[in-house]
Amino acid sequence: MKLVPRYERLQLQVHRFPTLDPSAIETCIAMLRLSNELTGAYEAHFSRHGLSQGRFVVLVQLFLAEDAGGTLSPAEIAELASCSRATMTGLLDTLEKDGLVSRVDHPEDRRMYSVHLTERGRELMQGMLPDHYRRTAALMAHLSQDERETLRALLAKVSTGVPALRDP
Amino acid sequence: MKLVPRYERLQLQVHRFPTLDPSAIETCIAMLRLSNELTGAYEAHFSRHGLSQGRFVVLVQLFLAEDAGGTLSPAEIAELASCSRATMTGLLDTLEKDGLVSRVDHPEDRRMYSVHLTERGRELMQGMLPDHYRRTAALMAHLSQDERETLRALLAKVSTGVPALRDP
DNA sequence: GCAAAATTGTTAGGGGCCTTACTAGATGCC
DNA sequence: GGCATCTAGTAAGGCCCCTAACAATTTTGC
Repeated sequence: MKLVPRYERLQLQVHRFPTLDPSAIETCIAMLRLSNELTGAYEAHFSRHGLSQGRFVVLVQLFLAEDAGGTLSPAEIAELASCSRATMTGLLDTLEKDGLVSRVDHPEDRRMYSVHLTERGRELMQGMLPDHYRRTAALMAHLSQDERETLRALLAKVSTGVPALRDP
Repeated sequence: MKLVPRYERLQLQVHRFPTLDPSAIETCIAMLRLSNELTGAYEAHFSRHGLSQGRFVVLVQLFLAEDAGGTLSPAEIAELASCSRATMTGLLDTLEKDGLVSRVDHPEDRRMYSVHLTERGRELMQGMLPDHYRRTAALMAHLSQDERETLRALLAKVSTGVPALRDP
């Protein structure tokens, strides 16, 4: 979603459309724009390791689950990654083909299996996570702890307006 | 990009990865999550009018240009919409097929043409924009003018960190 | 003038993610 | 036990956007 209109010209329409709230649009566009920049930057970073956003989230969730001594089913990963089970099948297919994860049959329920990091997948995560975390820290380096909290609070406030944007 | 990891489990890794900055990640995830909500809500809204984000941006830019008494080439729309010229070709193909825009040959330069709203396209915009603007106003209704300004300032501050996220 | 360079829009092919519809297996209700 | 129902994962197809290579045309530089 890179398609965000420029703001300048909107001023032309203020008199024609009484429902137009310039500061609302300006703020909304600022969020969408930043989110595009962010997504693009993360994508560039991930692609240097042969990953996409989706592939990374799968691997990092497996890495975290492993740390916690557990294992995950496709449906659980899909839930953790906020995507559909069908999308997860596709992600796991290519991750397995690339030798980063393996599918292990469930001993009792033959519909299910669990997903495991391979040694290669584990090494990829261990190798890239320090850099990944460092980059995210750098992204926020210009904001104090107070500013980060304020930002989160304001984002949460915007979030309460989303139903009004979506609903009727 | 709906794939954003849950935050809780990250706490497990703080001791293993010295570069991990929990409040940076938490704030970043909050932004990406909200942006997903926002994008999804806008998509739902647009699809009720037979549009997507991209299709809408094209039409609204043409509508604005018309208001300003001008006309746009595909390359100019692509620039305004922040997408590639190739993507614009595809968007214009389907918009033309749906009778919402028309292509008009450039009188002097035979490589180029300009894009115009059809009557039907213009009516679609006039019909949906009041609702569209009203929804965006509703999204931000819970934030005061001061809060909106603060939010934009903080987003701008985050934006200065993006190169550090992307670069080397 | 005229070949080289630059520019416009298009085509071809691919990646990522989605939704819908399906298959195989487990579970529950009589 | 047997049939309806639910669930897990998959397959197929679509949308949106990208890059790279291309044809047609204009501009530039000798």
